[in-house]
Amino acid sequence: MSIKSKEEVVQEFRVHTIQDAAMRVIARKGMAAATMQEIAEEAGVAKGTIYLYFRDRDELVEKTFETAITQLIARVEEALEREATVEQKIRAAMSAKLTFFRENKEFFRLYSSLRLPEGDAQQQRRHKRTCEPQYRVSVTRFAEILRDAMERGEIRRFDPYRMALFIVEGSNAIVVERVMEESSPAEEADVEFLTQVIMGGIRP
Amino acid sequence: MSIKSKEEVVQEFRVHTIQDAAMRVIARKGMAAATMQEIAEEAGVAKGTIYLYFRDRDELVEKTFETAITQLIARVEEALEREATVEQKIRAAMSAKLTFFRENKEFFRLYSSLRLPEGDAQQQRRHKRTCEPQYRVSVTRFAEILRDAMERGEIRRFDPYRMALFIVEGSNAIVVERVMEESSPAEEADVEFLTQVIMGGIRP
DNA sequence: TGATTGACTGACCGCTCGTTCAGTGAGCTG
DNA sequence: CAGCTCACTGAACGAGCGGTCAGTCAATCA
Repeated sequence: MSIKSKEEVVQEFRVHTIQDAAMRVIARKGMAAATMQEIAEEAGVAKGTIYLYFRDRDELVEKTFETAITQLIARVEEALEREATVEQKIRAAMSAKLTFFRENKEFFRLYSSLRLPEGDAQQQRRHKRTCEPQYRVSVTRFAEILRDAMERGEIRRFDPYRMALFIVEGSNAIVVERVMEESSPAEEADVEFLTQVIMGGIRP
Repeated sequence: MSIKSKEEVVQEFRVHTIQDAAMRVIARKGMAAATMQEIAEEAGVAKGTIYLYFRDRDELVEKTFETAITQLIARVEEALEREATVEQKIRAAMSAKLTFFRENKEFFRLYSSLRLPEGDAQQQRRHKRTCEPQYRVSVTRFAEILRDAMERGEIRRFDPYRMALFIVEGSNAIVVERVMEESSPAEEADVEFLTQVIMGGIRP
């Protein structure tokens, strides 16, 4: 509950502007082709200015990713806690995810790019310390929900982590489709589709 | 059934060697960080030699991808045709996929990297003409299987393409896990897991 | 066996990119 | 209002990339 100085506010605004620009450029060009020059132009600042707020390109990408995924995790977490049964939890989580990516279409490209590490051994180690854990956290959290439900006999017994992986990546595919399509079916329709398939499979 | 001249055999061998090297380097460093220099070293040839067999880097990547994914599609297709019921088809397809990626661990990185296009507009158009269709073909093919089964009342009615996407990407997640893990559960266990979840969902 | 070929090589080139830093000027200070 | 501060700028730099091509030499030819 601290009062922010004017400098801090300006600083936060700049950081946010630059991260936002980075996200849009990465969404447009892809991770590898997004240059500092273009990010700077998109943000309306000079290239050098970015280096006042971020040590290097990797840190900019990393922080941008963290800011966004933290929001995503928070939204899903909130949805999970709000509901009681597994089916309700899954429906709410799927809904939260689809809503988040509708409001943050640009984030998806970054989210996808960081799932597999790139570059030399050093970069891969850095990636392992920062981005990967965030992603794993969300899967692991989901796996916990499933494990609890299994113990309560609410759902069938499977390896909960594998189950979580399957569901998270499967629903990501639907998110990709929605981000790419120019017009998608109603959000509730896809939420219902995902919930039905996850819960009951394809058997009639 | 044509007889290959010695030159053709040598040519094919070189092409294969270089593609193989490209796949290994991409698996190690990732798509963006894989350089022509390193691919050349891995193949045991000079950098210039690669340009005798491939117009440029993009063509090398593209052809390497095509060679591998054609094999994957053929194997899955064979599995699909061999079986009669949807459940059998799915089990066989999953088994074929897991086996293929066990035998071609290095391919997975390339396979994942090419799903979302990179670079400027021109590169993205090129990507759309070559890699994406191959990927879509495999999903669409699977969607057809599902549509047929729906019409025969074998499975529930959903949007078949979305269903196919969900299953393909969900099972990809398991493949990633198996490629990354140093020791995975038996292949049949994961095949059974996938088949059960896809067919019956998680409800008890 | 001397001449010819052409697959192969790797030093080199042009270019792009991330990163730096001397310079600028708006705004605060005393 | 003179002087100072410091966030900001963008030209310049160096590293590293994809792509080129003059030169090499083993295999073939006549």
